[in-house]
Amino acid sequence: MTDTPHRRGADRTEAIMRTTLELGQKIGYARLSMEAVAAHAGASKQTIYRRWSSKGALLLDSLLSLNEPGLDYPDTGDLVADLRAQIHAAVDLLAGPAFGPLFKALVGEAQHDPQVAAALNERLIAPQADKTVARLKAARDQGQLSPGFDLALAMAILSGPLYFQLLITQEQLTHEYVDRILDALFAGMRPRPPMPAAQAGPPPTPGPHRRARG
Amino acid sequence: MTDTPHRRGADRTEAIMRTTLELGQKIGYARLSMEAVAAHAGASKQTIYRRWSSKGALLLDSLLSLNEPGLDYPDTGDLVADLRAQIHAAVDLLAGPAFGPLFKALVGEAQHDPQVAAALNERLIAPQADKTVARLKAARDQGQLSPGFDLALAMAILSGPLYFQLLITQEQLTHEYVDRILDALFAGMRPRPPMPAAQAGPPPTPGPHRRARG
Amino acid sequence: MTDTPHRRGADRTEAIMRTTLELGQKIGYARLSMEAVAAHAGASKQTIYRRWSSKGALLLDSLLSLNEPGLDYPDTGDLVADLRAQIHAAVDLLAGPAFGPLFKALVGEAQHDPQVAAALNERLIAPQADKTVARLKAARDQGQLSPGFDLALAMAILSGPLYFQLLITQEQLTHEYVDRILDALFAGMRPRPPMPAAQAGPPPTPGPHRRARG
Amino acid sequence: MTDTPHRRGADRTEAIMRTTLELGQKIGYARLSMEAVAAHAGASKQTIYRRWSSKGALLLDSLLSLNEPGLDYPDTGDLVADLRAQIHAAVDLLAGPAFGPLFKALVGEAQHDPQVAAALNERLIAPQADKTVARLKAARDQGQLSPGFDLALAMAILSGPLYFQLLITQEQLTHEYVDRILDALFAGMRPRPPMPAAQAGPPPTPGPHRRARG
DNA sequence: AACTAATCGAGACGGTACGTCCAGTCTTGGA
DNA sequence: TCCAAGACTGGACGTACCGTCTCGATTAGTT
Repeated sequence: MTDTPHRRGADRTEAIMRTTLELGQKIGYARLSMEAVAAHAGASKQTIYRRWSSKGALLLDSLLSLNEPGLDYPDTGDLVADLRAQIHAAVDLLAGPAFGPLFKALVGEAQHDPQVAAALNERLIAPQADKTVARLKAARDQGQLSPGFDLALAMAILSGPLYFQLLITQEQLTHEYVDRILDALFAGMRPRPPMPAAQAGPPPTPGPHRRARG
Repeated sequence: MTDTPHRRGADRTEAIMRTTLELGQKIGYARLSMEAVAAHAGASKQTIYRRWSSKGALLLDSLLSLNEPGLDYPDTGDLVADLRAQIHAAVDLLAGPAFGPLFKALVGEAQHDPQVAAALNERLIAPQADKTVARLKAARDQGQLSPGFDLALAMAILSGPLYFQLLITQEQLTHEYVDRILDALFAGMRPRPPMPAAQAGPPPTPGPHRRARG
Repeated sequence: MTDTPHRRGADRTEAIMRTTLELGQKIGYARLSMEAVAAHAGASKQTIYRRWSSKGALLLDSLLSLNEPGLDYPDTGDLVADLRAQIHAAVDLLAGPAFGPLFKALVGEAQHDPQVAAALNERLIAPQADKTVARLKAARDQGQLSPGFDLALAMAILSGPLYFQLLITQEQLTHEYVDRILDALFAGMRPRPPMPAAQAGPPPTPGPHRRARG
Repeated sequence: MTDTPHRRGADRTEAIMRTTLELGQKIGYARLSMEAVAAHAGASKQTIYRRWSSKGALLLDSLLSLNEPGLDYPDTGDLVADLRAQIHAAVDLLAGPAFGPLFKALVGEAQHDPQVAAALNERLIAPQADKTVARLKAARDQGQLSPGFDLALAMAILSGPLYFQLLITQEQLTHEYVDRILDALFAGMRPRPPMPAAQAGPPPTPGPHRRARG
């Protein structure tokens, strides 16, 4: 029988997360209450609290349920192209209509809930960062980057401006913006064995969307 | 008469903001309620709502009242040293015990309150960013940076990693971390007319605290 | 000059009472606040509190300002006809759209404000009752009522059922109801020198609207 | 298990009504707030509002909980004696220290809350009035009253003066006053086949407490 | 087939805070 | 000197959720 009024276990878990996403998208994740999720999911509050200790925990699980596979890095041999492809994909997700508001709400929760902050890092941020670091490491191993290159620092430098744009200035995150950052950074990051010296800022190397502003 | 029990206007404004800071520091800004601020400030809720439309607005004004003068940039002629000095100061503030938790709470609010987000940008982020941009512009005007150098982008690249550390990974923000970022970036940003060619990543030029990690 | 923005004394008093009546009629006397009266009258709250110590006091004065002359008794020699005429007039006022709601609100206030209760009695109830008593006394003096007739008691018996209808059952007060009460009462109250014996209840004497119900 | 900290339903209902009575008696029903009842009853406001939509509704239920059985009429065969007994009992209740202030407050509420007015009539006034009417009807059926006697009207005439005294003049309601009214009225109401003719007003027949005043 | 244990929805409960309204007092500045 | 305008504290309003807690009904997995 599949039409029993309330089924058990995983059934309920999934229904609650789906309701969280739908309702959050409709009314905003800030206005979303455990009460409302319970009512709309046809679940009791007890059932929700059995599984998630806070709204943040529920949001995080709901968000992760959207993106089980994660974003994978290509390795075409061209580091900059690979990073660009991956960051474009990440930006499409983070700044997209489904994921974006939820992610921002989650970061908001993380600012006053250490448990959410920790879980957010462990389950969403770190896995993605690890992939970037792995790709950079491959490049370093192949001599495309100097041996002393600080991979984690590079990752932070690549990611930071995006989060700044997303969380602080709250302007739209575009591929063009990503490209400008990559162009600016790789003038400095790239080793320059043959070339005389890469120009700083927007380097002469033509990026697809590069345009100076300052 | 100056000793009336409640003098008007500015008096109450200041008392409420002071209470917000004290109480927020004691119990945490997330647990801080308008109700509690009113009670501890000896003010009525009406008086608070007359001035601030939301907790976020109150937090922002309270935070700004801590830092009326703002941080000013030196201009010693040495761009990197000047940026380092200013960013150290900014980090001391942002990651310090008084300002830090409040600022994080405010960014949290900004994630679900567009008014707070806008005010945060206009009144806290932009003024500071403008100073960085001005210092960079002076350097560019003096030929220390290439003419096409994108000042706003550079500002985002300099700031981004710090906010990433503060808001996402929530690790401690140290001077040493700032130095590593500056070292890594300025290998690429700096124009290199005289120098042979700065190596990317952690450049060979010894920065004060540089240490590889990846 | 008559168009100064705020004139003094009696001017203000009258404006405030007029506003009380208008606003009370529009939104109901229960929902009427001192605040609203002040705002609509273009007066400050201070000015209102200077003249009236409570909403009840203001209501009472406003009500009395409607009815300065009061209701006067005719004395045509026919007691029952005179009482009927006067009570009809009183009922028209008390149950009318202008006076009625205000009077009911005032009685409501009187139930928890002894000052209002006292003022209501002294300034509204007693003066009217006195006229009824005076008319009854004239009748007694002329031998139309027995010498031991208790005038005040008769007044209470005549009035009581009307207030019961107005305040408790809240049904419509009609002339017909007044007549039925008078008919029933005067079968007992009237002395019967010549007649053999007046029938009790609805007496046989034809009243204009008499009709049995029980 | 019967000792759970808060058992359900009726428990809370009763505790809240008891608190309403106690607190109302102590501080006055006008000054009684839902807030205070909740606090003193150890209940949340929600719990109160779940059961009663307004202070008036709560007052009415609390009052009725004082008087579950109601007042019953004797039928000794002597109509006047029975009415007197019953009205004495009613007056003892209405003008007594427990019931009186509460009843007056309730009538006050009824003046601006039609729901309270309706409930007051249905649940308190009408049941009692019905008993009076029933007793009068028995008397009429036995020929003690004329066949055309209007029972409902008589009830209003009997009750009205008491409510007038209680609500308007706010003087003390005594058995003596009740007796004077009954004496005055029954001179007219009573059929007088055998008797010579009852005098109106205070009839010559000596009632137990009769005394002229006018 | 009946029993047991787990799980569910429903929703009552004490609480805390919300944002609003009004009471009654006080201050300021203009007429 | 009187006024309007309106700021101020304080208290209550009625509502929304929180997280905890019964309560029966339903279901699975034993016996």
